[in-house]
Amino acid sequence: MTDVARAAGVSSATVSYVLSGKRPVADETRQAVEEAVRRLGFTLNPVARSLRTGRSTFVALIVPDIANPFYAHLAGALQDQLRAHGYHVVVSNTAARRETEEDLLREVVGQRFAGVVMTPFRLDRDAFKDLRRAGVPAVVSADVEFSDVDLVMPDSTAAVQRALALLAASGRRRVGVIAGPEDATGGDPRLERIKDAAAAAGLSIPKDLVVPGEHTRRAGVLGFERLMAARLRPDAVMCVNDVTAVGVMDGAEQAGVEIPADIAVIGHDDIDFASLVRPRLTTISYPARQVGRSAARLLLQQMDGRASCRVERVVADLVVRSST
Amino acid sequence: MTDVARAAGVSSATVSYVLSGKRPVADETRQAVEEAVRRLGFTLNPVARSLRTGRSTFVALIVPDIANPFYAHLAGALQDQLRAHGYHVVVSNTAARRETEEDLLREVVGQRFAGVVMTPFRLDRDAFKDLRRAGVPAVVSADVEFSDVDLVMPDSTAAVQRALALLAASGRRRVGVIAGPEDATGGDPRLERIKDAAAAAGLSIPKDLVVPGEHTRRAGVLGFERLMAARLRPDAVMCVNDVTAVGVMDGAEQAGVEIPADIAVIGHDDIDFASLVRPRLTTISYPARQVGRSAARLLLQQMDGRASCRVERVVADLVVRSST
DNA sequence: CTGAAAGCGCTAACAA
DNA sequence: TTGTTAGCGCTTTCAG
Repeated sequence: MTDVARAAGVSSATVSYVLSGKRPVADETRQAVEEAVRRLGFTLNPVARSLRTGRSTFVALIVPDIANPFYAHLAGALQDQLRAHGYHVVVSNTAARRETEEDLLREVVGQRFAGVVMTPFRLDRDAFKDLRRAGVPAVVSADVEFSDVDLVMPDSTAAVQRALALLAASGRRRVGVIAGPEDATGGDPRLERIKDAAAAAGLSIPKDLVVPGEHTRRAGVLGFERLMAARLRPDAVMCVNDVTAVGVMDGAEQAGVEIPADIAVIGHDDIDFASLVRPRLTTISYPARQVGRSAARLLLQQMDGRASCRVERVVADLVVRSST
Repeated sequence: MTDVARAAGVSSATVSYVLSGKRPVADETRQAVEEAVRRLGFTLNPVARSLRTGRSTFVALIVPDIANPFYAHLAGALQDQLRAHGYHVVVSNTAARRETEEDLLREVVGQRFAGVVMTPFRLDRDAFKDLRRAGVPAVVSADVEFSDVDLVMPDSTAAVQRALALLAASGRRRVGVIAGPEDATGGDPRLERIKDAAAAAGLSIPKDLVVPGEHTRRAGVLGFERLMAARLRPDAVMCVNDVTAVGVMDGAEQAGVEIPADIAVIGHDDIDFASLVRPRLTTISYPARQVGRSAARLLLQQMDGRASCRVERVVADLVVRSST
């Protein structure tokens, strides 16, 4: 920048002001500076700027696994939104491991990120305290509330009720659930909603038909095997997400169990997969890109100084296909 | 850091050396510093360090669409590898638009990224010249060579030959291709390999059965419609990747065309989808995570100073399932 | 084994 | 309308 200043015959402050437009500059001077900038191919050094202003342009996105289509779409939408505001998205995977979650969150502070969007699984509810004390904007996308952060969560009560009502109406009686991990933060709200809706629909969910899992395809396969080993087998399965539902389908195929004849399967998220598998998966749609946009909005507001602790709900809805 | 120095009764230089281990420090001094660091909860400011050293810890990953499972897996693997070396991965989508590709590449230089991994589509072959002149390590993942960068590309000649031989052996005669865009940089090597292999297998690929597309699911649907409108319909389709192959399957279903009875379909990449759709997709596997690891290796070598222009090939292989 | 001090490139008072 | 200057927090000579 000193070079540009010299070349244009002005001070470096003036160059800075021309570039930022933060104070009026005489046309003539501006021209000279712009000319010099062009001639020298100068670009601002964002590192120096960050050091000076204390503001970074990097936002962390911390998710269990970016290869899960739900998070990949969320990441895409977040990136689209934030890029338009000059921010960059840094992606990290936790594999849903608590230690990794903690490490990465510490890193957000250590690296002076401008903000963070996270889907925590096993983090303490007040794990964001330090972060917020350090003044780092944060948004959580989860089914569970965490202290001191903005939240994006599904509004899925009605959809789950419709799902269970559908199962009841089609003559199903015993519903199994491939749930989330037992040690997840804040329990398992999706499971609770399912239980409530089942009760309302007059369906039973026996304890031994609720099997915990890691939100993975493999968890779906294993879960299905456990369901088949139950004293009384279920005639329907609700899955914590579509990836596990696909695992359940894998398991059913291996076991020669017919969907939906022998057993109905319902997923959650409506990722691309859902309409591709056969039978097509009935699922509770939870639009990942919209979640990403909401998270971006909340985060941008915080970064702009509105220090709120708000909750934004994204409506989930039942999509009926042929697995029920 | 000054605070820590004061608290420990040493100079800030000593604090720096304790933290970096770049020169021996008396045990007593070290203890005092570490104690002070702990008490004050001090962490190094990476921005200041970057400014001083001129080295950033951010690596850009520039891909058409992170929501495409291939790139999502690539991103996951890249992130895993680079994180172990203290780097962060910044993801950006180009939507395969040339202008966006150029913008993002300029930004890599402007933002002083430590390196870049990119899948370009419409970029000039020498678009990396500026970048390399600026000394930014770069790795391209593509089927095409670009000047002045390391490359990760598929070694798929044998696999494509096997694919076409398989089609010939199962009595197919007229092969259609859903190819890449016509204005892609360096033409369409996948198409060329298919043509060569078809000739070797004694199969014809009429000009009107080669339809260009954008590597998207939609391109698969549209491409299939065009193939069905041809004078003489194909009895097999090779697709530029699995996402388009899924689009072809969508199209076939809508048109009431049976796979594989009426037409065989072969994809490329072997993403998760491939084994999930029905019929299961025969495809040329190209392991995204391995591509990510290779890219990481090449990039790390460059960032360590080995200024090579190397090509690393990842072996692709035919996976035969039920769509052929 | 340790300290003093320069300086990375920028921004934002403050002064003119 | 413009310039001078301090300093963001760190690393790294150079000197002791």
